[in-house]
Amino acid sequence: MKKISPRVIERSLIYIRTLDQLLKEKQEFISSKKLAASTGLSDVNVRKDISNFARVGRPRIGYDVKKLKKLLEDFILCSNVINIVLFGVGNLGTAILKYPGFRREKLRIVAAFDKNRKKIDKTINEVKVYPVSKAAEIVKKKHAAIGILAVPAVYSQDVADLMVKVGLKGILNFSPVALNVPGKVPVKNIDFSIEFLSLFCLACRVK
Amino acid sequence: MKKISPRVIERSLIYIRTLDQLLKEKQEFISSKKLAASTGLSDVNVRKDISNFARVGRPRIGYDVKKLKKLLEDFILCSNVINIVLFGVGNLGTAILKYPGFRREKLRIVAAFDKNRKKIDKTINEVKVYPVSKAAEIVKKKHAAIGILAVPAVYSQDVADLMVKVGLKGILNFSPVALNVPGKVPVKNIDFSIEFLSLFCLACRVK
DNA sequence: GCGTGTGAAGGGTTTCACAGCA
DNA sequence: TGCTGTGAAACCCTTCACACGC
Repeated sequence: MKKISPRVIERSLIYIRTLDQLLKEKQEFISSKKLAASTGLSDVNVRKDISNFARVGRPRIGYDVKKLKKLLEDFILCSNVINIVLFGVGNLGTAILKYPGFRREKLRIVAAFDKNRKKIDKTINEVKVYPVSKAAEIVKKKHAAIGILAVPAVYSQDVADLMVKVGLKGILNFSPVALNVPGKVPVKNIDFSIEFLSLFCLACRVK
Repeated sequence: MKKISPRVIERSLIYIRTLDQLLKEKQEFISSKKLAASTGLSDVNVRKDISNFARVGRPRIGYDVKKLKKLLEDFILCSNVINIVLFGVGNLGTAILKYPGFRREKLRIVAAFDKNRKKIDKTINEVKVYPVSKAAEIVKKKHAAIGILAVPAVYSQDVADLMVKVGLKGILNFSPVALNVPGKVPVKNIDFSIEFLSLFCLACRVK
């Protein structure tokens, strides 16, 4: 079996999102060109990506939306449901708990942790907040795979250590700090500050 | 003058962040190896990136933290302050307004817009909320360059159109929808759903 | 020896050009 | 003609290997 690069994975997820949308609009077929346009990529790029998985396009017609979606999902999303836990129920954490964009059938936040006693035992958007000391137990019980790190920067390394220790397999890091974790645990960093700055640099260079 | 690739820009911003931290810790010098470790990159990569701008490292000593920071900032951050406006003061928008990670000296959210009358004229973290109809006026008056899009998905294309129309030069898009905007306006997408899924795929493949 | 700077090599990704098919 | 699929080329980026300076 072919190995698939992270970039192809990320783009495929965007395709899936767009295909979802098309399905809702009852569109049956889509060309690589149109799919490309709705994702900001080139049409050849789209075709190359898809050809990683199979040959399913039909000349003159394009791709069967439903089939293509299933194909991509089968290849990319190994599991049915991804269980997620959240560390840090501050502004950002709360916003994430309430984020409406999750594909509920695939992504489920199953627990949240905070050290502030006032927040513990609260329930936000059906997710219960536990004390951090219960992390090991809950992660195991709920079969959580991924952790969101949304605690203040000073604590983020400590919490990251804990996340690795309790067996989480990936970390989505929202704190503006580079984490030091074992190489086998992938980390995705989202630092709003850096996103803005790099966007601005791009904007400058376009002018 | 050399052209600088987006990746180098993004990494340089991470270097700047780390250098900031080092400055606070009163460290005067740093080697490429240590800088690399704190950012998860290879030391050669760091040296190559820096050599894009100038030759400032000193054998056996490393880089002067203060000088390097200034060098990078001068090359990368063309302007002193980036003025930002926010569209959509929901959970996510509010969390962004309160996000503590911004480098206040560089990034400033100068106004927020919402269509909900209850939110208008409120002030969150010193940022005032205006009705969307005032966007053109305020963007011009406050010299905003970048817009954050944090409205519900159904409105995001409309608001994106508006953002382009009022002259914003870049969009940070938090809605899980691909935006259709002129090529000269760069867009950065942050779709939490896709971040999780791709992280999970990475985590699966590591095992 | 330690650490920077850099040409060359290697690897990966995107684009080009075109074959094939309806 | 319109669209997919794909080898080849071009491009970009990272890593290697090593010269040089302290």
